Amino acid sequence: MTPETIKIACSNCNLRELCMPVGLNPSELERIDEIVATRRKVKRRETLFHNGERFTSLFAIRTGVFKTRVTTEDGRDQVTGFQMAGEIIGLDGIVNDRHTCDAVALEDAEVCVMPFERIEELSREVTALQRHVHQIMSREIVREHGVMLLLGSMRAEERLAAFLLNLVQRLHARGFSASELVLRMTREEIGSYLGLKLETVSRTLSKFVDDGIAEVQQRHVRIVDPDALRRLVNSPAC
Amino acid sequence: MTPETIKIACSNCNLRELCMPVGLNPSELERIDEIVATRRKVKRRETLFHNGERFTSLFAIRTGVFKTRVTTEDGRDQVTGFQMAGEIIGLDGIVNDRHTCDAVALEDAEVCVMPFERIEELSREVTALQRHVHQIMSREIVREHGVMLLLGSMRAEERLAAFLLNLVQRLHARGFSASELVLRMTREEIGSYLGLKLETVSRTLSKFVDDGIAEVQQRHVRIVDPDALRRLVNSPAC
DNA sequence: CGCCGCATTGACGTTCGTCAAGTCTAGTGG
DNA sequence: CCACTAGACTTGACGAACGTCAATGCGGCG
Repeated sequence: MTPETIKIACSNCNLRELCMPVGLNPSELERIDEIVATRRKVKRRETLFHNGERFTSLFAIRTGVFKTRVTTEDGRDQVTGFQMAGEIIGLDGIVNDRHTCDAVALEDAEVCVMPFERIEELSREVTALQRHVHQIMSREIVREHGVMLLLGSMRAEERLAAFLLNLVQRLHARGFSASELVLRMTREEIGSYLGLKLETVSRTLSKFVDDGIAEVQQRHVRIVDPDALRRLVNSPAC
Repeated sequence: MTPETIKIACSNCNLRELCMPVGLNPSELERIDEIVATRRKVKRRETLFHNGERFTSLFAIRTGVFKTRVTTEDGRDQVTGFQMAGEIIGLDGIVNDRHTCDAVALEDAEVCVMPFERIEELSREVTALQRHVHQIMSREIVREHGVMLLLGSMRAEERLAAFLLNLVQRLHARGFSASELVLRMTREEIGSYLGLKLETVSRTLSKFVDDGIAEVQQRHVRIVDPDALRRLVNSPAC
């Protein structure tokens, strides 16, 4: 509730190439540092922002994993994504000046707070930043197209295979193993994201184990046969 | 194949308030006119752009309805949206300089071609335009969140109810009837968008007719009891 | 040590997909 | 002008995939 705030610079942040544009000259780099107003720590299960809250800033994740979810009046909710280090959240708030989803930390996390007014100001002057902002938003749109494809036309096995491949690929890009991962989310949260019930997620994971595709111990997953997963994702639904 | 091109101005376009920012001063308005390079006509079933094509421009729809769709290697495809007058398409292309989906005209259509470089240039100078571009992209992200909720947690009836309400609301905002509409897409296209098979779409429409919620004659739909549709969308899935 | 949340597994039910037959409509050509 | 055709739509019977409900297991934390 009382966010710890520390003033720090992007220019020597090791996540810079993940969340900031590359190829800036020194004077531009200096200006970029102005973007991050503060940092903020978020504890497991706490929300970074929630539906209806006034939008002021985008957030760059430094550590930890978040989920975003939308909710209907009658209490159903849908996980719309899982975000990790270097990724930007809060884009949903721009259009109406209010957030339209919740962002919940799945483990203790820390984010950089980037006031959107400052981003807009600076991106009028630094074209690389302007381009970068556009790309981040476009990337999110393309990602969601992929999720729509998954939800609209894949069966449970394919959905879970795509999910695991995507997760492990993003972790690998951050220096983690290309075959092992620790799920930061529950079966229910995975199910919500994939449009499945938690029992179906559990059963499908068990099937992967039976088929020798993966090893699963609670939240620890080892992908034994990544090609089999890839084949699942790309094969006609038969 | 040979796009007709005509040079025309936004400043006196009757769709301006739909696709351009409001509250510009005269000199800004004049500059905005520079954005639209040309117009382009697209015949029914022809594509405005397609997956893999180099991205250069966004398109503002003047007349006609489009669908956008993504495709997998094995030939499955998913309709990701239906777009109509005043809406902007092509945002998916920004991130990788290539389009990642196809845009197909469902009826003869005309669009304004807006070279993205020009948009970026101008939005560095006209802050209302910068803000507008951000809002358009954010709005698309929020829309897709809604589709994910629909695909991930609604049953067939709810999906179709939400779809019809959304369509009629957008048409109403454009001066058409609030209760009658002509579907420009086939049952199969609706099904693809909603993650259903065409038979299910057809059956569910028939059920709406039986229940006195709507009248359906091929592509002509009259919503008799919009509240019943709203109740369907917002009711717990029981 | 015991509790609680999370996960697994089984039995059964529902919804939607599949397959197939048949209808309607608009467009085409004689 | 009308017969013909192709594509879109409807409807039924059946089956598969996934959801629901319930019992049980497991592990981490106080």
